Amino acid sequence: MELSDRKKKILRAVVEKYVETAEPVGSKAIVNDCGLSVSSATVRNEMADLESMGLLEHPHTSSGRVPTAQGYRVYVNELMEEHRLSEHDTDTINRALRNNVQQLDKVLSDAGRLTSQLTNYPAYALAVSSQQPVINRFDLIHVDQHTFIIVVLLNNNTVKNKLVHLPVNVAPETLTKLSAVFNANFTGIPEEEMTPQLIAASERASGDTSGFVAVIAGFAIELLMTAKSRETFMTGASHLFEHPEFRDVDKAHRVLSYLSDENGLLKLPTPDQAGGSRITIGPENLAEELKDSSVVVAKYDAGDNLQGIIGVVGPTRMDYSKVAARLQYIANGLSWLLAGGFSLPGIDDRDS
Amino acid sequence: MELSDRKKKILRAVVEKYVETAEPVGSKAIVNDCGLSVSSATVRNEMADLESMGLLEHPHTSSGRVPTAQGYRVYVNELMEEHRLSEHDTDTINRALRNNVQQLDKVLSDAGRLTSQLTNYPAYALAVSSQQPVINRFDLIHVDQHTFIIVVLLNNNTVKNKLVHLPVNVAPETLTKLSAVFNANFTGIPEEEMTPQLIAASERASGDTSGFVAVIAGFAIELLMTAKSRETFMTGASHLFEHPEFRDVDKAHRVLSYLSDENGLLKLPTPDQAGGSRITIGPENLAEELKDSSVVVAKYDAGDNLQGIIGVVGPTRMDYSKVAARLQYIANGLSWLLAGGFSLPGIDDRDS
DNA sequence: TTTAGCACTCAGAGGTCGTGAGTGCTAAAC
DNA sequence: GTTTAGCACTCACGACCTCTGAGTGCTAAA
Repeated sequence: MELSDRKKKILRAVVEKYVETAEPVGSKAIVNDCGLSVSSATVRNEMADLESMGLLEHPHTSSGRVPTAQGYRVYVNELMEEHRLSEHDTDTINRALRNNVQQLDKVLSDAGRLTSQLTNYPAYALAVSSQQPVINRFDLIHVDQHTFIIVVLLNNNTVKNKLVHLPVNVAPETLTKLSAVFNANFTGIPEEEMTPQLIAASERASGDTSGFVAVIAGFAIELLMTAKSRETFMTGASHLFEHPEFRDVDKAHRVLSYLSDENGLLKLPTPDQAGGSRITIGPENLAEELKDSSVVVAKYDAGDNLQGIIGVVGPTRMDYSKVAARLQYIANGLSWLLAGGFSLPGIDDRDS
Repeated sequence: MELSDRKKKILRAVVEKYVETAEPVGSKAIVNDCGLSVSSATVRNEMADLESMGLLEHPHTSSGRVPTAQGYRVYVNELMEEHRLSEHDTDTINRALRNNVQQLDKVLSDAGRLTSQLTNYPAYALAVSSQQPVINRFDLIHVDQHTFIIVVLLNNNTVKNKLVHLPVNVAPETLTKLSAVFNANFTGIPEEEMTPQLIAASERASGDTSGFVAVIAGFAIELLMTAKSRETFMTGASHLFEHPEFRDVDKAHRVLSYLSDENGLLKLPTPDQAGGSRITIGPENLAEELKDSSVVVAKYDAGDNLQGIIGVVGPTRMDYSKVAARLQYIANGLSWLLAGGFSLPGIDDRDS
């Protein structure tokens, strides 16, 4: 099914006009706007054709046309022009990213916030490890008689810590011994293998009778369990209401509840390769709750088996070109920040 | 202005019925419900009195009564019975808290999620340090040739870390020297005093020419800056829609935007003493956006100058008693978890 | 193949009307 | 003085109608 040039032009005009105004587009508006030198009647005929092809539809007999999901799909695949980011946009993004000297989860939630601000849609961000999380290394830092810090380096290059107070005395030598035992017994193994037996054996090995081993092992297990379930962030929910399709409270509620639920977020679309973005329109979404919303996602690469996704959710009437471009730029920036990671000056010095 | 017993009974009945049904309450309903042995006409007279006192109001002439903000206030101050938590509730809370072996920010966001689930309102959680944040201690952990971990202990007993890759070689001795310099020069001082001069001096002192000092100092500064601006979490936004007063999209939008903004959250009410809860009804709220919503907050104490607040936001028509009780229980649990902090088994063994 | 012309359709705004829950008031009863 | 029965009154809400105008589909001529 090949579209004539004129049909393409008209479909494109309908999509773009509708994205802009949120009102069904009539034949006259098309003629005025996109400088076709034909009459509205001709456009009407063409639109009727496009409708029978399933690319446009009528809310009711006497109103203008609106793109169908399939219409948007054709637009996205064939008609859409690549959006060039304005200097202002790239500046904002670069500045926001550069200021980020934080821990991974903070970086992620900040990236979500940034995305949401820049697109005016709710944004989500998540990190996905492609391999089973294990601990690479333990360090125990002595603080005072009753206090020490557990520092754990995971194989996905994130670091977790916990400050521990205990009612019993904590000697530096004890910590040295404990950390040796943990580095010997608890590194490189998944959470399931941290059995009570292993813990008991480690208690014997370190001569611990005060529950140190139990505390540290407990932290390790908890950590690996939550690392498995991935971290997700959702921000900018209230942006949903800026779009007329979400004036319907029930619809807004459905989508928001879905987005508020971590399990929902994890099921959202994922693009295949880093740097690319993926657009999922209306019923293409697997989730029932998103059947009349669209999702745009981009993937970033944080090196060392750690990848992540940032995405936005909005009405099908969305400026796909602009959103995808911004998302990609942010994702690339994140890849650069996290993977290269040489967090010295000048993220904006690279050529973009 | 002292209320007669009967008036109290009627006001209380109106509030409780209205909280339950969300519909204006008529005189007949009161008679049926709260077992007063008087006629509806008498109740009507009493209600007219209560209205002239400003405790009840009429949406329109021919509808039942609804409590005013002042009416709720009287109810909360004088008439409300203390809500006893069910065993199921306390169990849920204990279980959720006990499983928490995480870092502070994670604990907080989890507490918010829990609160929101248990109350069916959007919840917020924030940590407030009553003193200026400074760093108590630096540790640098050598990982490999190009990698080390910065671990920083703040005076509010939170620990922050960052994994650093650098293109230059990192010797363990260098890190030892650096950590000595940082512990000497950068501990106990606020962010403003970490001047370029100090950084330059530290570079000379440690003989650093590869930018290590700059990286670590950058992390320290960034850390203190964000510690100053406090951490805030908001969860459960979508619960708003479960309440009929937020069927109005614009109203929901206003409140949600307000809650999505960190600066807004920081301005929400705070209770004075830990363990207590505070209820702010409708126009008592300073924020224009919350003039017809209510806020219930509870404070918890994490020892060592660190305090925090959890709260929920909902319509003025709220089961204050239940919400306040749950919030307090969660806050107490958090205090226990964070302050005592001996995270050994059995948070639920204490008597509650 | 395109276009002018025209009848047709239908959402949405605005108006009218009936219904019923709940009131305020009055006058009688306690 | 307080309570109650009775009754007229009010007004939101839903059902129903009408008018309007934008935009269509179709037909017949260019």
